This record gives sequence, C-alpha cells and structure tokens, in this order.
Amino acid sequence: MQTKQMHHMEIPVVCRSCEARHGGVCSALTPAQLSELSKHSSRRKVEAGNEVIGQGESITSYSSILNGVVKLSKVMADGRQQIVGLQFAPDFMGRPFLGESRMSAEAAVDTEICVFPRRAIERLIHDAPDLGHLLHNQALKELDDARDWMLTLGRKTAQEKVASFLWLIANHSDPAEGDRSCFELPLSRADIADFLGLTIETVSRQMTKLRKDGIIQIENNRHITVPDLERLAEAAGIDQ
Amino acid sequence: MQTKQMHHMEIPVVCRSCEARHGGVCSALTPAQLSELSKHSSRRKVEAGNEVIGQGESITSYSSILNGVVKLSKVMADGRQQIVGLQFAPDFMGRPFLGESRMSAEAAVDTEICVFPRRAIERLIHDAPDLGHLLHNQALKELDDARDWMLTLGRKTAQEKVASFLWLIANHSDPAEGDRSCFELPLSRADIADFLGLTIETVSRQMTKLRKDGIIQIENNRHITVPDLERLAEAAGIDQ
DNA sequence: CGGGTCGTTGATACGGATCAAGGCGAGTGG
DNA sequence: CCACTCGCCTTGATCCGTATCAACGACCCG
Repeated sequence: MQTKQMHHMEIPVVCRSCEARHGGVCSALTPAQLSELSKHSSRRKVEAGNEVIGQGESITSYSSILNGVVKLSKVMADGRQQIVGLQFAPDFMGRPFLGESRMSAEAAVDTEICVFPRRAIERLIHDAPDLGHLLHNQALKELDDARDWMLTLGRKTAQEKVASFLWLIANHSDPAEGDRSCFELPLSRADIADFLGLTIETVSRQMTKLRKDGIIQIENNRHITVPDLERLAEAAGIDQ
Repeated sequence: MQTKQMHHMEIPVVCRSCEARHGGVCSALTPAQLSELSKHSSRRKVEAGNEVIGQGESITSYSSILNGVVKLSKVMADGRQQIVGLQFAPDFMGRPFLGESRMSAEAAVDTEICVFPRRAIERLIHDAPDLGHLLHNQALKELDDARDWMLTLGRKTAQEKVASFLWLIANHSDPAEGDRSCFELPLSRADIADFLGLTIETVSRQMTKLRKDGIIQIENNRHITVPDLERLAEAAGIDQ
C-alpha cells in the first residue's frame, strides 16, 4: 500500500523527460501537485507563424514553452505592429489575474508548449507559494527586459538597435556547442523590424553594415556568427 | 489584558492617516504586521529633482509613494537617457530579489515616501501571502504599462507620442474636482522628451500643434485642459 | 519554367534632430 | 523700481537618419 502511495507521489511519466522540468513552472510543484496538474494539461505543437492567443481574446489557459520561441506583439488599429517581448523555454506564458489578453502570442519558429487550464494554475498559485514566487520573479525579469528594451527603442540608433537584437539572441540561444558566438535567428527580417521599431529595409541595411564592418558573419540569412562578442556589445551601445 | 492585547493589534498611529493605507503595500498586512513594520519604517520628503536611488546602487530599502510622482530612468554611458516608467501613489518602489538597482528613481515633483528596510519587506513577502500577491500584481501591471509604452516608443509618431503622454497623465492624475480633463503635468519638457524618446524641441512643437488644433489648452506650461478626451485618445492613436 | 516569399540594394522623401535665437517669468541685487 | 541673470520653453532654419518607393536577386515549390 505504501509503495502504491509512494507511486502516486512520483513524477508523472509524461513529465519525466520534459524539457521544462527544471527552471519551468513545474519545478515549483510537489510531485503530488505536478501529478494533479499533468492530468489536465496537454502538450501541443505550434508551427512557426501560428497564434497561441490573439490580442483581445479571453484567456482560458496558460502554458509553458518546452522548446522554440514565441513572440508577443501588439498591433494598432491601422496595422502598425510592435513586438514587445520574446519568450524562450522554459518561460511561462499568459497573464495571470486578467480576463483577456492585451497582445497576441505567436510562434516565431516551430514551438512546443504545455497547456494548462486556467483554473488549475490559479488554484495552484494560491496553494503553492513557490509557484507564486516563481511567477512573480519571472514577471520581474520580464519587466526588467521590457525596460531595457524601452531604452533601445527610444534612444538607440538603427545600428545600435540591430546590434542589440543580435546581442539579445546570442545571450538567449542555448550554447549548443558551448559557443555563444554562433546562432540561428528565430525571427525574419520583418519580425526583427517589428521588434526594433524599424522597417525591413533599414534592418537589412544595418545587418549588411555590421557584416562589412566585420562584426558579424551571415550565412543563409538566418545563421549568424559573431567573432568578437565584445565588439558586438560595443556596437549595441551596451556599457560594461 | 485583552484590551491591551487588542490595542497591540490596532493600526499604528503613524499609519492611521496615511495616504497609502488603501491600495498600497500596507493594505495587505495584518494590524500586527503593520505595527511591526511601522517600527522600522520612516516617512521621508523628497524634493523635485532629488534621487531616491541611483542606477547601479545597491538596494538597501524599499518604499511606497505617499504622494507625488517618481520617474524611473536609465542612462547610457554617453548620457542618452530614457524614462522607463512613472510611479504614483500608492505604488511600491523597488526591485525585490535583486541586489542592485538597474535604473535610477528620481522625484519628478515634491514627493513623500515611506521607507522600509529591505530585510523587513523580504521577510514579510514570505510571511504574508497577500503582500506577495499584491506585489506580483503590481509587477504585472507595470509590465503591461511598459509594453504599451514600447508600442508608443517604437511605432508612434511624435504627435501621437505627445498625445499618448497627455492621455497617460490625464488618467493618472487624481480627478481633483472629479474632472479628468484638467490637470498639472508632473514632468518638464525635458523629462517628457526623455519619456517619449524625442527632443525638447519636438515635444514643444507638438504641444503647440495640439493646442492650435484645439485638442488641448495650455496655461503656465504645466497646466493642461482637455476639452474632449475622446479627441485626445484619437490623436494618441489609441483604439477604443 | 513561372510564381511566390524573403531579403538586398538604390533613389528619393520626409519627420524629427540639431543648431541657433529669442521670449517669458522668477529671483537677485543695485 | 529697474537691470540683470538664469532656467525653462518656444520658434525658426537647416541637416541627417530612417522611411518610403521601386527594382532586383536568391531560393523554394509547383
């Protein structure tokens, strides 16, 4: 009996090999809570370009990113668009304590997420202080990032903006071969423009300029190599 | 004895007439917690232009705003500056769970704050779930605001930016005579420029244009009247 | 081969920055 | 009381960085 009981308290099978077990929402739960949550949650693939939730839609579920990249964006009535954040694994997605989404979330590349029903998460926030604390901390980090980006949007030149973007991606792409200096861009030129408050053409020109200045190398439009991260930071106007 | 005990559980004298009792941090505490916290906290006046904390300084205390306005700003190595947020009463100020401040906080107008030692707050966050929840919620609201502002910084014209700023102030100044349409600007033209990612001259020109278009009236540079808030929202590119 | 998407490059336009001058109110000292 | 200065704001002239418009190249897929 006791072994049976113990069994109930172990990590659910579906969660054992989950990429988000460490650092993600689920790392803040007890085995029992995780087991309960896993019963109501489901894994979902989202292809690049597909929406997870749209601006103004009501929030019926939350999720966490298992792998991939999701872009958060706002659009104005006349179509002008601004990407206001990028989310990577194992980020939690969704706005707790709010009825409807104030922005859209769209997969930037093929992405997998784990979807939780709204009720389950909101109950857990109250029952599991660690979860509340983890989400609070993530919100604070996102706030820091958003404010850093405000400086980029408001005061940096096009050149510095593009370099800042590359710097951000360099620091968020998991160092596959332990190498920060070589990575794949998760965004198209159009997305980068929407993230930086620029046009496609300006982004393209600045990328070319960074390449000609020897600060980056470009292969296949998406694959970037940075010989000297220090020089990139300098070009981004980042003070160290 | 029991009355004595009860007495200990009442609202501390210094807090009774406090402007931040409702809605602020202290509203999430029990009388006992409030009593304990009040022993270590102190009221402080900060004159317009004075710093509460500087970028890069270590965080030794938190505070809440009793009245006034505080601007949060970031500066680059070469002096370029961006205001990344405004805080009003009864907002909580400070970045929990972080050793040093990533921006400076400076009183925009004469301001009064209540200062709490760092330790006391961090202990309370763990002991009082309501406080954690309140701070989490404020962080989420600030994140929403920051992201709204990213759209303003990245995609709006100078005209729309200035109108957006006036709209923000109109919606945050307490309706003294129950009138949203008449208010005092808490920021100088230079501050407004730093908030909008513009220059002083451009801010001034756009203010003049809004005045000539009849969307606002200006008295003494700081006092603004908005005959029709709807028209202001339109000029700000805000979709309703 | 044709059509589509995505990115680059060039020519030109324009919005906001920059540079420069001056106005206005408050405080100061004669 | 006036002259003076100082901070803050406005206005004008000009410049420059990025947007806009347009053409074209690279690649993919049918």
